[in-house]
Amino acid sequence: MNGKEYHCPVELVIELISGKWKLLILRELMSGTRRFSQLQKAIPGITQKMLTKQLRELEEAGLVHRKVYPEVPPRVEYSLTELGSSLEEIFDSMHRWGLRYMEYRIGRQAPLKTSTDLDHLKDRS
Amino acid sequence: MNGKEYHCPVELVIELISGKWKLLILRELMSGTRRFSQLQKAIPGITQKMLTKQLRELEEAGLVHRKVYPEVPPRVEYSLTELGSSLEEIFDSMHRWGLRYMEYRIGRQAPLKTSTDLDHLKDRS
DNA sequence: CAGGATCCTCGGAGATACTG
DNA sequence: CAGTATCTCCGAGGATCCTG
Repeated sequence: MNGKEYHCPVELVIELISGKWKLLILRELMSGTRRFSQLQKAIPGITQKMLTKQLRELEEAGLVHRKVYPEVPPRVEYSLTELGSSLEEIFDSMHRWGLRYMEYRIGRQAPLKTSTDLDHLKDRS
Repeated sequence: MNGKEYHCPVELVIELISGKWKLLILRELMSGTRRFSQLQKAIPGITQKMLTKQLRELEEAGLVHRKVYPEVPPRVEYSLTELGSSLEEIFDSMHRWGLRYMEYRIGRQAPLKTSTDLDHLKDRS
């Protein structure tokens, strides 16, 4: 994310959001502010290390805001920045395309295993 | 690309286009049909192996069409399928977002190294 | 010309243990 | 609770050589 040279804005966008868990994290945060532990529960399979790392990258990218409450025990809340929220537009367009793609391919041959459990990304207006 | 389970269409789209060279290949093909060697020249730094591999994946994904001419010496032409062409819509939306993102960040602090030499992705039509 | 076949490197990502 | 700190593994990607 640092010191790299991007060929074009499209490549930049892909780098920003294509970490293995980033989409899931962003999706979760699009529903509202979440604590670290809430994210961990909401995203089965992710490790603490990975959640931390991906969140740091999203924060550095300016997509996610991190608020630390100086308490004991510690409390940290994550939320989307304006920039982060503005990604929905892209996600919508990708979501629409992806659905058309799946239909198209299923109509032919490709046995795409899909579980569209995250479809409500667009089912909310 | 095979045997994987996708959480949602958005993730699927990202997997389809996030190979290291896929964007560059797709961009090149959006300008028209290209031979293997033409692609290689148009994309500095890519190796034969990588070009072959990424093309095969794009072909398997149904985004790129591969036409072999039974001649000597061999000639193979690559072009976008309908599905491949339909990606432009997404690219446009990503391109717009990426530009806004860059402006926004440059206005603050982040020293993003960018060379928008591929900006004509949207400067067409 | 358009690849195929091999070997190798390097970093993303998992597992596990520890801490303010 | 919300993280670091290590160790390890695996596979994308690179380099190189070979061929119908």
